[in-house]
Amino acid sequence: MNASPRPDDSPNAADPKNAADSSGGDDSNPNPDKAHRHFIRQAIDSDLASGRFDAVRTRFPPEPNGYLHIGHAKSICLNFGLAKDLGGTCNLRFDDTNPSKEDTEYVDSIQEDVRWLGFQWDNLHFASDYFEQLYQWAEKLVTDGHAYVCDLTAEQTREYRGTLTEAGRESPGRSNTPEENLDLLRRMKAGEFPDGAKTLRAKIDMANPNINLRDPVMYRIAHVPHHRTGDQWCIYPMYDWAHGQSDSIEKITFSICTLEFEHHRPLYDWYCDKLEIHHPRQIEFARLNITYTVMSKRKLLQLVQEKHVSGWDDPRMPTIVGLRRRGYTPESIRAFCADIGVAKFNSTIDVVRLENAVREHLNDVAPRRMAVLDPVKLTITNWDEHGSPVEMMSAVNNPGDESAGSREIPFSGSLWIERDDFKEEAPRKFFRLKKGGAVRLRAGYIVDCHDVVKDADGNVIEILCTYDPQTKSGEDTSGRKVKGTIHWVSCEHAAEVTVRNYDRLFSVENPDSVAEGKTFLDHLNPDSLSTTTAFVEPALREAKVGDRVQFERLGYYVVDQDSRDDEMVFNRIVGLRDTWAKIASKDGGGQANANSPANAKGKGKGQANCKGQGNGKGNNNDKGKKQS
RNA sequence: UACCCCGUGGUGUAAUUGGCAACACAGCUGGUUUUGGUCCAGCCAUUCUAGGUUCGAGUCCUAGCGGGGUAGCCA
Repeated sequence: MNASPRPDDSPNAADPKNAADSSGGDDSNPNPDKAHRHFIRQAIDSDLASGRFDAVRTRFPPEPNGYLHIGHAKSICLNFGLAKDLGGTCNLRFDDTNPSKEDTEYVDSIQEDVRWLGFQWDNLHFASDYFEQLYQWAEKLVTDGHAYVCDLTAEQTREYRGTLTEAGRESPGRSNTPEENLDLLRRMKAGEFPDGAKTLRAKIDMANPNINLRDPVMYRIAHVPHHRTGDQWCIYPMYDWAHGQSDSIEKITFSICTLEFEHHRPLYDWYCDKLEIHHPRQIEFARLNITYTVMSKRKLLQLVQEKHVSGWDDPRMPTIVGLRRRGYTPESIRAFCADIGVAKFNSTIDVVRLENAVREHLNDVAPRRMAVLDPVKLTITNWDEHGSPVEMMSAVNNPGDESAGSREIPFSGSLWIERDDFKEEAPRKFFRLKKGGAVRLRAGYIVDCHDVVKDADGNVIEILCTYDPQTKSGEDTSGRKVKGTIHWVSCEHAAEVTVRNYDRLFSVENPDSVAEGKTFLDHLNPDSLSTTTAFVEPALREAKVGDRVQFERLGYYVVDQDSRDDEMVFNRIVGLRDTWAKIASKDGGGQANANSPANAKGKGKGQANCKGQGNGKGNNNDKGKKQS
């Protein structure tokens, strides 16, 4: 039951008030007693207080059959976080009991993802390391009359199991003697039988209303090489037979998993009881669902295999590698996981909370830069008066953080500005540039627009302005006030880069909710990626892969790994909050900028209304996919 | 229609375990601002329903309603 004696020198270790709460790394919580303790934390505190356990040992147990996603991040933060907060340990264990689906590719990526998220496991284990011990225990169960070898085919097994409303029937093998079963089991192990010919089953209760207890299969025969044990084994343990026992071997105290395993708990307990081994407590929580995405490994795999995305690390994927490439920071993902809480209620988190988490972090740390995604030329017709063709302007890197310093940006008489930022005839509340109006060029001068040049089709191709020499940013002696400030880049000095503006992968809140004959793929958002060429300020030439910046007034961007010296690629991580888009779409039916090709801030589709469809609470059609 | 779990603002999570329903996000108002960003202030709930216990119920009891899960030799 317990692994080590209770530390007498810390009598209050189990007292909630004394347990250090270092979640998020702040020990400065002004009122630790008030800190929220989710139900798992409460259960742990209670078990520690009662002496049921004397330490916190958790584990994160992924199956290496796919890439980790944001749902796993919730579990990782929970398991590693609990261990950290309570001075315990957390192992990384690969649940590699089904060699036909698993691969070392996933073993490697999972470790990388856990580390990237900022966690370090105490021990690295594989369920396959325990195969011999598991087998010895199986022989013990057989000898004790608690398990038997069954000859039923897979189909027969299903028939014999009964249904949700009817009891099952007993397998003929149930009446074998322990001696017969032992002999059969050894021959199974020795490879005497073909795949599927026999199984080892626990002898429990074919009439139990909990189907998991109707003589569950412990071993199946599969002559399949294992990525770690090679061809050493031809029988492989089932999840229920491997998982709890692996927990027990590692002296795990709290085996935290997702809700689908709730009705496996009686079986988990049964094995530990019959074996009389260290008995961890299994506690289940609700897995994470997020709007506008899917979370099942099967569906993510399908998206990859059918090339709806560029790979597991496509920036639109909810995978950890995808989020990383998208530009999300580990800090923001951890903050998100802390923010959403832990409970048993099957909920769906609004994706804006994830977006908000990364915005919040990047607002603090991302240096500001100027970039024009949908350019139109602005010419300063009186620039001659300035005397020199180029003037270096100083711009702060982060208005909220003085220590971030400033940089120099070349200003000239020929600039690119955002097409959205100009209108010949502007609506009442439009306070950017209009004909006859004035606007401040960020970190530059105030300009007055006096004319425009159009092409044959009537499109504005050049905006003609005069600048006001008295209004230089930081040295303004004019006393003029203008409502708008817009960003710009000097034509001559601009760097040309590729920008990938990512939007949500799906166009509906719950892609899993589909009409007859449709699949989640029918909900793919056709506009989830728009690529454009943009002009950016020269300072950006020095940005390295992985660097994150804020394109002022647009959003946060990261330098993608596809970048080369002669062609940089920026991924949009998330747009800035866009109050103007709201105003514009409210009065005037979105005339302001809803149809800009660059659609720099992702306004418009899908974003505005997260209510209405879907019935709100917990609708998740995905059947039991493990994520803990 | 078997068994298990869950129902607190638009969305999530709390409520000192029976004592003034709180926090965050979203939304709406307004303010500051050389980013329509950030920041600041304000507004936004008959705790699924009906009974019951109690001085007092989101919390306990009963019934109902609603949602989710479970019939792999997957995890």
